[in-house]
Amino acid sequence: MLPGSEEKVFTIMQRYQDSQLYRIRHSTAHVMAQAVLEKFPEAKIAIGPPIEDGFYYDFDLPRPLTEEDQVEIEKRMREIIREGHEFIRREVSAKEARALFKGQPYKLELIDGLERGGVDEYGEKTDEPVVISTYRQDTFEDLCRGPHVANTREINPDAINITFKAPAGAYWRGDENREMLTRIYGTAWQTPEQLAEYLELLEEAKKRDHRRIGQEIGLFTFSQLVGKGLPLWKPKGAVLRDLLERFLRDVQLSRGYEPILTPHIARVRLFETSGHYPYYKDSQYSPFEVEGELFMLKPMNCPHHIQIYKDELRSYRDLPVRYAEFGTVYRYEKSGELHGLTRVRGFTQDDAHIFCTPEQLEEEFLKVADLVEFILNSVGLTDFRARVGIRDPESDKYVGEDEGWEHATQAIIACADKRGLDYTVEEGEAAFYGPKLDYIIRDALKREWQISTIQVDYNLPARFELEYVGEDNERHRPIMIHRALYGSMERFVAVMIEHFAGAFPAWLSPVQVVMIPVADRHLDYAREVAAQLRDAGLRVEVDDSAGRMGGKIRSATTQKIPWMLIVGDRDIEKSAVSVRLRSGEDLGAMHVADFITQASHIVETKALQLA
RNA sequence: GCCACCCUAGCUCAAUCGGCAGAGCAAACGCUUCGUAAGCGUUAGGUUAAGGGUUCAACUCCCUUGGGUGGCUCCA
Repeated sequence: MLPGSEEKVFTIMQRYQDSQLYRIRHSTAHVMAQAVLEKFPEAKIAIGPPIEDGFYYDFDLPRPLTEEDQVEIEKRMREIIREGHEFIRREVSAKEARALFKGQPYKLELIDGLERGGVDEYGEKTDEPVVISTYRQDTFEDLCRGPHVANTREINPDAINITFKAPAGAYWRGDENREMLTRIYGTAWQTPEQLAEYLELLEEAKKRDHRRIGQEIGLFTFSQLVGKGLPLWKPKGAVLRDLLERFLRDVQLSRGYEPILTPHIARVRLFETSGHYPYYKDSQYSPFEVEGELFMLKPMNCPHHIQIYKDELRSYRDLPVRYAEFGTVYRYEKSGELHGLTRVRGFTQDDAHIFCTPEQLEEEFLKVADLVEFILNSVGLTDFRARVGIRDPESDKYVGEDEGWEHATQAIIACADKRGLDYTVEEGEAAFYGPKLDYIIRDALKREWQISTIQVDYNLPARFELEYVGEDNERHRPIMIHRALYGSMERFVAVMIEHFAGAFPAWLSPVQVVMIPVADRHLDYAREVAAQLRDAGLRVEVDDSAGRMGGKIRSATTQKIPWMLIVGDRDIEKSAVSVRLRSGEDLGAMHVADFITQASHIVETKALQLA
């Protein structure tokens, strides 16, 4: 049932695991563990695998780790590496292993697992019979499957770093009910240049952090009094969000969607019927009582939308029905999980639900996929891949009959194939009511963000007993497609900020043009031109502050305003403006009318470039 | 929620060992009127997140609470 793309992911992982870089990182993790144990002989060691971009090792340490400790450990690691120790593998019996790791409770637990079989030293399931092996370099011997480099000399001591990231807490075996260990992250590369490049990328990501840029250009803020995870949109942020919403609203209208509006709360019974309440109780806010009846904040919009569908008897001639709403939902996220605009407690989804017949399913799904790709391309997120999320066969957090799941999964895969999408299939990524197709974009720094989602649902129509009257005059059950393109407006804006580093395409810039007079006597002309631009539909501000021209240019540049129009005597004479872009490019003087034509064209075509 | 760290003016940050809370930007006011990334000056701005404790003395040490950061867990 799984198509070839799963194999593709597997091969990428396999290629990494077979690589020299993987062995270097795995070996550096061992070297780090040795250095840590030398410093803290009473430390307990857990596991230390390579990860994307580096490695980590988890320890149970006698005290919190300081920056100085990290510097010291890193220094010692370089010494160990330079000493040129061989990595020596040996296979041991469970009994020998237990003797070897006496006093290391985490290792002993791992050995138990290995002996029982079926689980490797990282707790991952494996079908192969497990051989217990160890690797030793210098004084340090670790329970490990490998592979490693032959000698520490293969590690470049100037291409490793463990101080770039603060030590972090991590649960033993990823279980929040178990011990909290100290995780030290490290990164290791083959050359110092690669390390420098990686560290620069982290710097760049920091500079693009939407929380920082959002503050700098005045898009949003948070208030202690309002509460954590509840963003407040300032005027410029609200303009940006409104532009995105308006664009999508217009496109949806032209593609047969009908806008609806629903309230933010509902009776708990609604979510008991939908199945949200029992399944996701932990991530919902406590119900509150109103006149003896329990209500709650809505964690999803679908049940509300379904009630509108149910308000009328539907004929097959009415279908598909496509209801769209920018619906605000509230979900309880643990305080430590909150993060800027990307993880919040109240957010607005560009939600829509399509009710269709089984015969219409494929066509409707493909139409949504087309819409998704049109929107992503329009906003400049042109690098994306897709993921088919299916049930985790081990988990019981799903509702409904196998048959519906099977149909839905097959329909999604058929559509993805038909569209020629580059996709992977991943278990456990389904919604609780159905499988889905997610679009994952890659931003300017090649980081991935899950944005759009299309979900096929046989379950909620059954739970709510949805019907339509078919050609045969019999009652039939419609299928629902849930979809969101931006996903959540909050998260989407965050992604846009980081992707464009705050320098949005002109059509999305909260302020598109700033008028900068050379001297105060040019202010009247600046205001006149501003009025003309405003009439032409451009968002323009006049910088009438006390500073000098240079300062105003600097200020507009840091605010990432696309066009600066500098006006002085020379421009007034010719009814012109001198155009400077936020990139610093000087386009020289042009007639006001010409600027309006050019700028309007760039805005209307949603061009990514300003010239 | 858990582990670690942090919170000083609107913003970004100083303040040696526990000994008089300070700067830049922004703001207000004044001077300057200037052609492509910061003109000059003056003023104002603080219960050092809040509360408690130790001390002759707390921004500094301890505790509680709130908020933030990096991770973990979670993310329908």
